Amino acid sequence: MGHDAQIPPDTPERPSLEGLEAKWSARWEAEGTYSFDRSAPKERVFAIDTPPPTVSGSLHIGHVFSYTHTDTVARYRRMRGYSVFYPMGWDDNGLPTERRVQNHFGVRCDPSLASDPQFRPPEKPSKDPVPVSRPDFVSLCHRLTVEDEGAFEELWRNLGLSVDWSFTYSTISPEARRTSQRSFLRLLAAGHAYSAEAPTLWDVDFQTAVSQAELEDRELPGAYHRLRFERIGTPGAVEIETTRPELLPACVALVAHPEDDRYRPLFGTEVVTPLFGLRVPVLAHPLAEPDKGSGIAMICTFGDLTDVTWWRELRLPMRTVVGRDGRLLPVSFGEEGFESRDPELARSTYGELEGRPVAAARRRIVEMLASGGSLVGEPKPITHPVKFYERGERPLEIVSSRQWYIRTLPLRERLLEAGRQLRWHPGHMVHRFEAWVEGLNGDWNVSRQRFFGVPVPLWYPVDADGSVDLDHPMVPDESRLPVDPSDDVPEGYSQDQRGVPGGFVGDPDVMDTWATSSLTPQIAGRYVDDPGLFEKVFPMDLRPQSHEIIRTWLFSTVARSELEHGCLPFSDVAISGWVLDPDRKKMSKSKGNVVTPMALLQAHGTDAVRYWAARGHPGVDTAVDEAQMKVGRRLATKLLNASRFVLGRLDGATGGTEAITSPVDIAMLSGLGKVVEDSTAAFEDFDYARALDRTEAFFWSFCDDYLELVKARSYQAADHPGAASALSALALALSVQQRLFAPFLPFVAEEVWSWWHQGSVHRATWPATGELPDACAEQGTAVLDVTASVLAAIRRAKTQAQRSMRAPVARLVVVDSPERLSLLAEAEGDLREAGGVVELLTRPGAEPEVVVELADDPPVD
RNA sequence: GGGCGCUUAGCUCAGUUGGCAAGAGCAGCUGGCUUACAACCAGCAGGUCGGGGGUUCGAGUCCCUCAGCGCCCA
Repeated sequence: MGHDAQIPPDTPERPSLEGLEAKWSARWEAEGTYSFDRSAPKERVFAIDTPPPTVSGSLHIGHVFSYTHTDTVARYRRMRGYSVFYPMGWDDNGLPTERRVQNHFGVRCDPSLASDPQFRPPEKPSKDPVPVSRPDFVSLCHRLTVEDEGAFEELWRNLGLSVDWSFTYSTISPEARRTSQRSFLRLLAAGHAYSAEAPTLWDVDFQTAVSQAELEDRELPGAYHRLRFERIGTPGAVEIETTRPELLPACVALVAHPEDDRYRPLFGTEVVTPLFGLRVPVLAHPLAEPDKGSGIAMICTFGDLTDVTWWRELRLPMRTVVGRDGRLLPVSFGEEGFESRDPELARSTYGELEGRPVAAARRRIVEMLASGGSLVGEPKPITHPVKFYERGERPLEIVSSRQWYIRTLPLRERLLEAGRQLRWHPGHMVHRFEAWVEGLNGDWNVSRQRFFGVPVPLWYPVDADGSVDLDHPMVPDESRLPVDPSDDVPEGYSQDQRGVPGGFVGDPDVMDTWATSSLTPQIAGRYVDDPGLFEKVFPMDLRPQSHEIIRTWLFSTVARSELEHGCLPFSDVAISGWVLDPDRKKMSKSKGNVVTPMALLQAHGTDAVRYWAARGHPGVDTAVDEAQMKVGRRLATKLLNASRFVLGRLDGATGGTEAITSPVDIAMLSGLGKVVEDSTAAFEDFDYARALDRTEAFFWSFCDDYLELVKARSYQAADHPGAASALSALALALSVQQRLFAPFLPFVAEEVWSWWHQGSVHRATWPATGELPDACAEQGTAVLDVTASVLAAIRRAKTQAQRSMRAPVARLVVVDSPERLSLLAEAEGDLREAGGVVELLTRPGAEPEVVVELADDPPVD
């Protein structure tokens, strides 16, 4: 690669870790050390689909952890000669940003308002949010994301991530909007996207639809209420149990299991809902659970997802009572759809409920049921899982609404196959993907009734009678993208036709955040704007991400790539674990145990924090551990000092591998060769932690044993063959180890490399066993193993005698097998020097033994 | 309810296809200023590898089972 050129060593007197971050960050930026070379042939490109962090979220140590993992791999690949495409992205589109803007400025978006050119946000956010128009709100979102992105970039630069900052993207940028809208329009044209009026998961606070992927179950207290339904045409009653009695006015049927003998005679008959007097049928469906409650349930439109299934499969009518704000809607009992046997009672009862939030309506209706005698016994308290939007605060409702969908359900088999073709690190994470795909129960709802996002790029004609024709959307030409249908006008129309009969209306919705971030390979690779670049980087090589977004980001990226390109978007997925707080608890804002990274980076140094992060194996949750950071800092210091020592011994050029003749030197390099092989294999498998472990273990024994053994020899005259061998071996071993550490400790590795090389260590060639003397392979490490064990015995004796390591050994007797003694003989000179051995006796024997006789104490003066 | 993972020294963790009389670092204890490093070095001590059963000449490593913890899905 031509970046390894050696120069005469120049080591500082007192090397230090202080200031290395600032010094080298600036140098790397100035010299374009990490710039992506797009002229490289495709097969030499290594492309990373970097996770764009949510910039409105907080910076926390988890970012440092997982991004360090990716960075070590990126650095390794670069040293292997790949042109590494490592962009950074910001996920700034979507609800989290809206929320942050609302709180930060004290505003709320009111899309009915017109834009105010004089608008300025309040100086200080007040308790009552100021309503602002959609354009003004969106512009505040843009303004704040720019600030937030600056803070993130600052952190990443402090971390020494080797990204090429010239490829930074954001998910709300014009380029991202163009990419996202073009992809949507192409899916629409191909029939993979459609709109439909259907039951929709709805967050009543955010007033938007959400998708299955954004759901989570939360355990909540509730109660089974046993309600009595009178039968029609025959005396008697049926008792059902429900946790949502307030939905009684929305009841459309009762349902029991077809095999349930208790209810089989009732199938096909009718019952009457208490209080409201609605006639509803008793039906059979296998999803009814005989063991649950009384074994017969009421079906409402809609209490939960099972209601939706029943409603669809049993072709039931819709009785909507819950509105999009989570309150009970006005309903006229006695009229069509709500025919009642007792309209007076129904109306007066419902009058008590109308306008109330569901929770309040529930309390009220229970009172009325009890006094009306329809509540059997007392409600039985239970705890049960309730569906929430993952960012929401109240249980989701299911409302009927018109939404845009991407057809993912028919893709199930292809996605499962894609999951099998992906290489997962660690492998067992594939199960999460499969469980998710197998559990899909509907197409992907991609429209959101929000403001800061990529607009759905469509308009609809308005008929002469003023009604909107949703079935014939008008699409923009791709050359116009990105468009905002609430500002822009469809082709052939003028602005004054907006909203008038014979004119048009824009689709008011934006797309789901994931509908855009599922296109990160296309956005980062500039699919739309720079097809030549995209051709070079796509499909990408690595998708690093955390496990909680397998069902969202990973799933959706694979699905979009399958639909758009018919291939995998990347070949390998590396799943990082979570960072736990120092007590091994999951970090969360609500617990207040979130650790922020800046203070740790400043206290311990970047290399030290990276060391801690890199020790976390792929997919394994890891606790914040400052003790490990201190170890990392010591390691960095050690590398500084060992480098200074070795380079201080070299004056002028060292010999090549042919000068390395001493068996001790060859044995050391043989061990290093094994480390190079292991470390390389580990990195090829994305196991950076194993690579670090091997390198670090070798380095400490290199310092403690090998350096001590050859120290004296290295001080001999340079033309002495023993000295020449030692110096050449030291130089080679140092070079290899500095490069092995470079992905983990980029700052100190660069510093020590710069003392004797032109060019960056991060552009140097990754070490290979071919650099080592040929003799390494056949000789092995045995000479050094035996010698180091005898040296350890000498040290033990000195320590036990409480003597200095310099204390001379008057006589050393080594009893061992003839084979081992002959290995020891190869290193005798080094051993004598390192141990201060005056007389060395060896004797073959079956029981190995080392006898150390120390010289007398020096006279005390 | 189904699935996945974890459980190895006081703490944090390595132990890749079964061969180990079980390793590292930290913390602890005892020593040592040794011309790279006292921001250092040397040494010591510490574990019936979660419990039980099985396969095998041999199991931390494979199989079964139980328990605890965590996560995913329903």
